[in-house]
Amino acid sequence: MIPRIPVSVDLVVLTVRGQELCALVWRRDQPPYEGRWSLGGGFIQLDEDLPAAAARLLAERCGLAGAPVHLEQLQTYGYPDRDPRQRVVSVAYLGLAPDLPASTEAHMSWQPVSSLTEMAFDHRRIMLDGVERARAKLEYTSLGAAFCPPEFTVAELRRVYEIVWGRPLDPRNFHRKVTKTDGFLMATGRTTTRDGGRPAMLHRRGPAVLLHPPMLRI
Amino acid sequence: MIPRIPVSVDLVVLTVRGQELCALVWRRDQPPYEGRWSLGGGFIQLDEDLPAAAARLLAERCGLAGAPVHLEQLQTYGYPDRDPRQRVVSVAYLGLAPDLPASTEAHMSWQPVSSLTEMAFDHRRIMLDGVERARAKLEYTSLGAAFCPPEFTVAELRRVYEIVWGRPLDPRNFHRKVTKTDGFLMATGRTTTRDGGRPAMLHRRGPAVLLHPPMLRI
DNA sequence: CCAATAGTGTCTATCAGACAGTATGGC
DNA sequence: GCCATACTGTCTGATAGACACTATTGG
Repeated sequence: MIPRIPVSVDLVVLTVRGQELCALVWRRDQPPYEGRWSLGGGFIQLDEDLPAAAARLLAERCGLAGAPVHLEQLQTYGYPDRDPRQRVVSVAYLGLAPDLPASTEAHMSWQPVSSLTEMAFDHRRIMLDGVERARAKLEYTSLGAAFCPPEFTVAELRRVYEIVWGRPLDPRNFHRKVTKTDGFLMATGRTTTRDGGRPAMLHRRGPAVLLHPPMLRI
Repeated sequence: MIPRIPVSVDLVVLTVRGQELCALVWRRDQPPYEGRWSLGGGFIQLDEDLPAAAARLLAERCGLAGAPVHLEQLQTYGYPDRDPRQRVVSVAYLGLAPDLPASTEAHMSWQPVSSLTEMAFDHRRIMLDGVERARAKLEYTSLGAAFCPPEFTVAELRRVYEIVWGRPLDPRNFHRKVTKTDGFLMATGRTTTRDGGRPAMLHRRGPAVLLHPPMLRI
């Protein structure tokens, strides 16, 4: 007899807000783990693909319908007692989002990753796996721009890297790397003074996905 | 109502045999896809962790009990009609094995990856994802040694890289890279002449897992 | 001695890291 | 003019790629 198991999708949605890497989390109002933060998620439907379920839950549960969120599968978690009520296999998805307007949902909020030391279920482990994936992907892809608004400056992109990696980067070397990597950035021709000082050139994400050679954290 | 779905584990077990990268596959003897090659796998039990299921199926279905196979989770595949009989969510695991003695199972064999153009279900896609993961991991980890016997020479390790990446590598530069990367190789002090010519030093896998900086394919 | 393979050394181009100076806006 | 930030250029050390020679076995 083939065991049938509820399959859920859990979402690790990250963004850079202020000077912190933040995750989108829910405050649980029921046992188990009442009062703790949890990841957004839900069960997949019988006729639903996994990426479709992730996109649906991002819209329904996280209120991010239509938002420009990069979504990719993270990992699947399935040890038997991870949910005390019943066995659940969870396919975690990682979402990288620009700094979106705060949600209206009362139980939902962006919390700094560093403050999420106690979470429901194994969600802290899942979240940390997502953070590590994001940190690694910034090394060899142009995915850092997923944390930026549609048009952004090189300095804004650099601050994303600095916050995700937790260490300062040399502005000159960073500028050289991202502007000389073909297809990373597309100049719009416009400038902005929103950060003060000399106007900075605005860029969009270029077509490049992979960085050769990579930009290493250390 | 929460849908319950059968969850399976599919195994992409790779090895380097002769001059080819090979995968461990089964010839299906029943519809659907009768006569086609498929990956080994099976359904997870209700009280079983995912890595435990992968290890059990590697032993039961692939006859590799106790074999020194590196196992890691690959990805989860779940679109609704991937199995025409019923919906199944499959957690794929990637296994990297040294060149083991051929199995006694009639329906099971090592087949060159390049020859597996038609497979059952979406197994070709899963296998190709595993191959790409293996190729990428050789760049920034010391995992190439998982394809080698417990004691191996630098030239044997280089041939693994050449076959997995499908391109020749400069023996001198490769030798410099792997011997100067701290913790990649541990000299045993013994030598072998199994490849002919001057005796080659035998090494074991060292404690290093990550390569900094990585060894790039191009 | 010869064949076959192992191991080592050098040169060079490229790139990352460290670092200082100029440019351009708002006030 | 002053301040804040953007942008550019140089030097240097590390590393990968290209390449030729010596070393050690079996036959």
